[in-house]
Amino acid sequence: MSDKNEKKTDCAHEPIEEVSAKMPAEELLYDMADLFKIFGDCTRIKIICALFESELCVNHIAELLSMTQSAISHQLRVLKSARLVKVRREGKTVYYSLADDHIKTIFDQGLEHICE
Amino acid sequence: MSDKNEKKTDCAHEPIEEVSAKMPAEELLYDMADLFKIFGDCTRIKIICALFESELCVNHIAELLSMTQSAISHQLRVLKSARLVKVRREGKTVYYSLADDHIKTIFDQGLEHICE
DNA sequence: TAAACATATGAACAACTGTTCATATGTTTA
DNA sequence: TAAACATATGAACAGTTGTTCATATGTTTA
Repeated sequence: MSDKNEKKTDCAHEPIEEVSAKMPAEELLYDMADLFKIFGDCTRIKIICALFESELCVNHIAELLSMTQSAISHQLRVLKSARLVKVRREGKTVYYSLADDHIKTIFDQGLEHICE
Repeated sequence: MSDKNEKKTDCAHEPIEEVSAKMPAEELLYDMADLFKIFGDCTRIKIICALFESELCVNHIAELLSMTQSAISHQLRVLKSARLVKVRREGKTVYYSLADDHIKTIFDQGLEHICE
């Protein structure tokens, strides 16, 4: 018999064509990776974690994490461009807070996975 | 008055000492970042996503993602060392599958956040 | 045992990332 | 308006990361 869809290796699992058909769109998976990439840095995780408690201004986040104002500002920009934080200006100071509740859920899920 | 705990900037938010007290341990946050770092790569996300459907062998994952066997093997090692996948050998072929259900939950939360 | 097959791995390299430093922008106060 | 304060930003640099290439390890079959 000449099966054109024959696999190189003979594995006992579901045909890869079927798996392939069930995969989300390539672009969506890219966006997923990009989202998790944001959470994949300790400084940003700390910032997010701090913002769970309270809206904060840049200087205080820097003070809290014992880091440079510049470093924090750069990271806040990353978080902002990913729509994870929102900004509110009041005179000289700029207040940052979390954009929505999904962030907390994702954080908590990660936490649960770690603590097992 | 000489308030030793005075803040450099006078913001209207919760004192940073209180925020600081509520933060999880430094090490835990590092582990969190490390976990999300794994999800923060498109190749690994795709592998994880494929394994949602079925246990798979290395060659087929490579075929599915149109990538080198070597590249996939390297990434599987990363996933394995983070205990996200488990291994089962059967003769020549090695089958990979997801280690637990938390992975699916984290993935789905990310998906939800994206689709909004 | 030799050949074929399936996977793993080390070295190398390019691309990406996070911090620092210097400085710019924007706001308030004296 | 000048000075002080709060934040943002560009360039540079070191450290990290993902892929490739060549090759090694491990398993089965002829």
